[in-house]
Amino acid sequence: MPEYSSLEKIRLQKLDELRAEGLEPYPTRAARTHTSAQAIAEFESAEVDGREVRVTLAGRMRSSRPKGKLTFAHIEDGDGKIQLFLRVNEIGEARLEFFNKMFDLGDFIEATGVMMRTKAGEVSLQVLDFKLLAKSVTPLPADKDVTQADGSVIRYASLDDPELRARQRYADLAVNPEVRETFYKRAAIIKALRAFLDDKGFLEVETPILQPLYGGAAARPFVTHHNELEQDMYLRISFELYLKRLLVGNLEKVYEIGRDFRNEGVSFKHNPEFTQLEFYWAYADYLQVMELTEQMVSFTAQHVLGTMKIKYKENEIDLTPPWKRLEMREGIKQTSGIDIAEHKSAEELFQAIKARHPNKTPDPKATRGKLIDFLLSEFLEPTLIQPTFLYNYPRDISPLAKSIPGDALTVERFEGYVAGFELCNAFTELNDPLDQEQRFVEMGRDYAEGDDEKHPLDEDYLRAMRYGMPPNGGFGMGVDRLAMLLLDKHTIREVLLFPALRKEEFE
RNA sequence: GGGCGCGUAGCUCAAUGGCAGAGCAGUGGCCUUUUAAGCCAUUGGUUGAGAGUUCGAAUCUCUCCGCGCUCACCA
Repeated sequence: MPEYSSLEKIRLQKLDELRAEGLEPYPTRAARTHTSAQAIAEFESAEVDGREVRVTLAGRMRSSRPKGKLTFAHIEDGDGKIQLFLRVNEIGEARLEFFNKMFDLGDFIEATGVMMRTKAGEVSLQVLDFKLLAKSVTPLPADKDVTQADGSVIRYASLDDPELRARQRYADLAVNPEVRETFYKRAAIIKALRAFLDDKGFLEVETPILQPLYGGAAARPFVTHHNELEQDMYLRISFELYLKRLLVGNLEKVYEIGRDFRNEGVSFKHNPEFTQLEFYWAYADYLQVMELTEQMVSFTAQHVLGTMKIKYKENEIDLTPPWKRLEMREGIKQTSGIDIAEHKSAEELFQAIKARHPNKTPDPKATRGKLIDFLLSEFLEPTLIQPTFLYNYPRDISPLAKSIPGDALTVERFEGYVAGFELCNAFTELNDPLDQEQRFVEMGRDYAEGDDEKHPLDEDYLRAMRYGMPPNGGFGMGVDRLAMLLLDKHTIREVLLFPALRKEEFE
């Protein structure tokens, strides 16, 4: 049993009083005839010839201004707010007093009446009858904006503790309309991505989330257990290996939008479960994927925001294709002064970095791939504000990508960067089963050396590939990151309804 | 996991070793066209939890819990 606050006790008392009068505080059905926007639109067209517009509205009470024998109140529904106008003339003193006494901010109520316009000009509902639809026992965090004489707005008591907002997203949504807006737009983004890919002939598929082996990315997995099969299962860390099996099965263009799980740290851009988009496209290469990517992202921006020019933090960003293309080696050379091609071993590269940037030294035990990654994130990444495709990556950090013909050390891979962070990752997919097996073995060795985890070898994936996999381009993008970018949100929490938080203890 | 910071009324915040406060909301009252209105009165606290130092702790110390920032991890 919860410990009720004094405010809650008052509301519980009202619940008892309502029931004592034979009124049901949680009736089963509502009888709404119009939304607030519909009622206002209908009134505005009827107003011209003085027709009466009679409606029943339903919504949550957000404000109440009793003024003697009158009460003004606003209710909010899915379309917005609308004012209720209650007067003793229509409903009598007893009913008005009942309304003022028994109804609280946050209650869901229903009101029937005739649309009218107040002296101040606001289209309102002149209430003839009303009833409670659902009593709110816990007061919503009061959210009150007062506009000062100088035009500045003081916001009293809004809900803005980030923990409370995330933990009690229901209250956050109820009180902060801009949060609702964020999630409407997030849904629109995902819809636009689907529409784009469907239109290009991609087939949406669903592959296992519970997997006997995990793969397709380097991340620690969540482990669970299937009782009846008596085996451990993993929550997927990527879709890649399953989607590429489908290419073996002659499906030429497939995509999946779904949840990935990575048992890693949490940060402003990492949540343990996140939404991923991956597609695989037979007979295409990474250059074609690049073009499709810039089309898809700009299409989504245009669709959701009505423009390809967006703002992120202090930057104006133009997503209009074509995006800048920059060879990774060249970009690192320009920003760090180090040409990775001149330092072919980890040792040499480490010395070069140490010589050139003595106060920014990476881990001396890092592999060459990790050192390149260090240079990339330390020097190059922060400069990539306008959309940029970085392309041609070292083979040793890309075990699933295909080498450039004639250059065994470099693979056909690109990452899309916008606003200084990585948005997507794509490559011409490795489809040579023997080469793939070799890479898996190398990868297993890398992990065995230092890290607390080893990557399992996916024999079934290799078997699939041995049947023959068409050459293809593959793509992966964090949808939450895209949402952050398009909606100018600076933490992943702001675009997730229920971000991961530590378990809450209830008394 | 490491470092730094935060946790006070329903919400947002004051009080830095000396009587725990304000605004909003709540409660009671007045008000027939308000714009989350105004006026009068008023309730509300185990200061995240526990221990310690002190004549005295929201304040200083320690442990724990939760969150934030940051680093590490995350091809």
